[in-house]
Amino acid sequence: MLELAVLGVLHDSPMHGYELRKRLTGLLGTFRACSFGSLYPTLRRLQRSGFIVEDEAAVTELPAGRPTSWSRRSRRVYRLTADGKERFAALLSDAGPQTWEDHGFGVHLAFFSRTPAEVRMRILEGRRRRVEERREGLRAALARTGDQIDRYTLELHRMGLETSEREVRWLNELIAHEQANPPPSQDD
Amino acid sequence: MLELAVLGVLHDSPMHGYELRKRLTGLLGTFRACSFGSLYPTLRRLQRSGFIVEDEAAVTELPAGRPTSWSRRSRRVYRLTADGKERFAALLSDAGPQTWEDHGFGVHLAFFSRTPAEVRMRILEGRRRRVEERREGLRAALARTGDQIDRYTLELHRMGLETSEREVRWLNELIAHEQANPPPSQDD
DNA sequence: CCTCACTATATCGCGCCGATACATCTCGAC
DNA sequence: GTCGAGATGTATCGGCGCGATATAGTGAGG
Repeated sequence: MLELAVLGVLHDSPMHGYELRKRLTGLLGTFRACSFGSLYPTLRRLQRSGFIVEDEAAVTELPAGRPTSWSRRSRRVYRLTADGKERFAALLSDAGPQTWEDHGFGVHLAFFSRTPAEVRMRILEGRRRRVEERREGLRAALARTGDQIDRYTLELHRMGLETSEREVRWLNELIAHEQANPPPSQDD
Repeated sequence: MLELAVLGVLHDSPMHGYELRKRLTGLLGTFRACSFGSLYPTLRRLQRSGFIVEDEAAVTELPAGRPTSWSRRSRRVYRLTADGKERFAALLSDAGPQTWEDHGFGVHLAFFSRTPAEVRMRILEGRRRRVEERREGLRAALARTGDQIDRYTLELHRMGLETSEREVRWLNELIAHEQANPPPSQDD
């Protein structure tokens, strides 16, 4: 998942780790910062696989307003390779179980405008199925226990149920919009 | 987090891993099964720490309707020790950053009726702060980008914002209810 | 009889996180 | 002017939880 996100952000412009992390943090509205402890290892992995390369040139190209010191490299700027772009496209269309989860779905949605229309449908429908399962599970739990359950669990289940219901409606709207719009082939 | 959940479920009655997992799955409405790959290592860890012990007696006490074979042990039944109960209480009141996250909050809420009232408040308020941060982040993102942002990200942000707002309201009700009810000391 | 699904335990590799460390640069306070 | 706080920037380590996988006994139905 992080791999997809990194490739996606790096697809737009070369960048160094620290900056990448800031972009990643805002992505999807996670607001929760992706940790360096996962980012740096991921970058190394991507580099070993040849999906990104360290861009020597970009290091010295500073904001151009800082001519003093600072050219002393301490930043590693990464750039996507051709293989990397291919990999990004492959990951975009690789919709597995992870994709239906909260996090995975959010990441995929962030790059949805670059995702083929038919894959978009697979993802939206998969997510809907996932949320519906959760909704049904909560309905069953609420029906089963009646009122002998403790107050807090009950509250939590009800909140979860409402949230699931709202998300299903939201997904239905997105899916309807997808169906109503440009044919399955080329798009934007 | 899993440690807390396991101790909590085991607190009620001794149980073997497989059964434990089923209970854990329903807990909080996660609906998502906790994997064996984390459950069994957790059990071993708890055992090494002396928080649970393997209950020899319970193995032969089968559903009592299966007298044929079956007494051949293949189930490991675990039981909480005194240390384990202590540990459970300690973890219940140990409200850190993890507690404000979706998953951690859900687990804590599942055992809320066994949580001291003042800790309950700390947890609810911490969660509220967390969700408010997310809400503000999304509001800022929506205000900042106006309409130049891509449709899907916009949709996701709006959905996230609504969800955050609803959860904050829900938390406010819970907190108000806490304040209105039995004094900070002993409770149920 | 054989297969399928369920019960039951266990391990391995890996992704991601939190904590931590360690430099350098910037800017405001004193 | 200088000194410390906070931002910038890279990196590693231990540990948790997950998915995949292996193994094997049991019960029901074809």
